[in-house]
Amino acid sequence: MLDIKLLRSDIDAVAKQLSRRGFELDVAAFQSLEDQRKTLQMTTQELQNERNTSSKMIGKAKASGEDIQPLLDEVADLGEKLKAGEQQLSDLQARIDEIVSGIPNILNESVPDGKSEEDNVEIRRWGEPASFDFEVKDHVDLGATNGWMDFESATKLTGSRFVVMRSAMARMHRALIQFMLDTHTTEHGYEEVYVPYIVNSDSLYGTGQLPKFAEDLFKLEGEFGDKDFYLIPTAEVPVTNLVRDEIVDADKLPMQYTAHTPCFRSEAGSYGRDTRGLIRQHQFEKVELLHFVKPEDSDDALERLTRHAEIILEKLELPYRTIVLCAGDTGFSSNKTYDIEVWVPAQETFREISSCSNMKDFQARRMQARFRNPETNKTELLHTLNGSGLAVGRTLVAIVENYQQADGSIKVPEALLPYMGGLTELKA
RNA sequence: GGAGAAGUGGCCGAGUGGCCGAAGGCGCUCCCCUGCUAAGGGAGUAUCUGGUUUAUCCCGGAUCGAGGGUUCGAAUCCCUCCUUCUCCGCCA
Repeated sequence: MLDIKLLRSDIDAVAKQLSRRGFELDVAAFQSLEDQRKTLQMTTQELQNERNTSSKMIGKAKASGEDIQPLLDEVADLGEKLKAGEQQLSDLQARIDEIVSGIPNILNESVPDGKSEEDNVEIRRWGEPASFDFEVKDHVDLGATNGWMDFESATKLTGSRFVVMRSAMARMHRALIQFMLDTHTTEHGYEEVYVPYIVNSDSLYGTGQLPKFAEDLFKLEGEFGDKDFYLIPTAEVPVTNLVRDEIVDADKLPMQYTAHTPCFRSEAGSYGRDTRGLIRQHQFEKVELLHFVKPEDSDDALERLTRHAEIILEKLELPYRTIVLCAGDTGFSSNKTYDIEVWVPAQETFREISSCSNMKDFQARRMQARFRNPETNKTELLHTLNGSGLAVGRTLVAIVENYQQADGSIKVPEALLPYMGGLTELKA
């Protein structure tokens, strides 16, 4: 959520900024609602003030034994007027909130112009795609060996876009998770957290999945008190919400968290896309990286976080490139996003394996996630960042395809050897 | 799942209809005293938000787990929900 004060004071500049995204802000509508709000709020608060002072006088009069009836008569119709005013005001506030919460984040100056993913800009590349002296197979064909990746069984158990993994493949999948978590905790200074995979709607609102992106989520049926429950689409939701409604000590900053969770996405609207294999699943594992930092540190933090994700690929010796998303392709809550794309030999292309974003104070404002600035002794909003470090299923795809051998067996990357119990290759 | 108790500021804890955004204590910040340490004295110390300035100051509003209700007036009374604790049951 943007700062409503910014919208009040400098809406034209905001509108101009947002037009880079292709987002059209209805300035006139906002301003007319704001004008109404201002007058209505002032008159309502005046009425509240009147009621409060009258009530105090009644209290005093009663204490000193005076007749309070004249005072009561005075405020007789105040209650109704006040109630009506408060109702109108809260309706108006709700309409303004709806508009404001539908406005995407301001973009970083360094974000390139552009409309779609075509306009994203590659900023660096690492590694050389291996050349094969045999015809490469994709991970689905390779995964069919020994039933390593069993999509048919998953379809029977559940439906499309799920997978069953067996034996050495299941182990390598698990090894990847351990390897990523260990690297981030021991080499990059992250604290590991374990979090719920089911969250309430407040948490999803805090990170911005709700109200706009409900169709991407799996919602649980049943009665759970007065809140709706959802499966998490990413660890970003539970981990970022750790600081919701908190005022953290400045000396605890920056905070760096990593968490492994399954992620559940309904993938509504992506029918027909990536239907083959492991690329786009309803359930997948991800190791997530999160930073909570002071405002002045967030630009640097994004660079560091992105590097932490890249290093995983370098250790696994998987070629990748890093791109910065253009204005039109940058996500709703993000100020700036880097995507890391790994080389996928069978498709002869780079595929997204991590997305690292600086949300600035956009999520923090919604969540009231703050810290106390020791210099001013005032509370300020944190800046939040997150990125995948990495998506485990897609990393597995990259390993299977990049490390394939002529006979269909798969070499184990050196970095994973300590986690594979002596296994050096997945034998066909 | 059953029975009971409780949810108040950074923490502990008082407050059962008005003078309560809230006693007292701890913690923290600043000042004074002090050879060092320890102790002592004084002042300050919740959040969100409107108006005005837009750095303060000032004048308002809201918030005592959440949401409703009663009342001129609710931390306090009523209802619903959530959470925590104790006991019993069940259980990985």
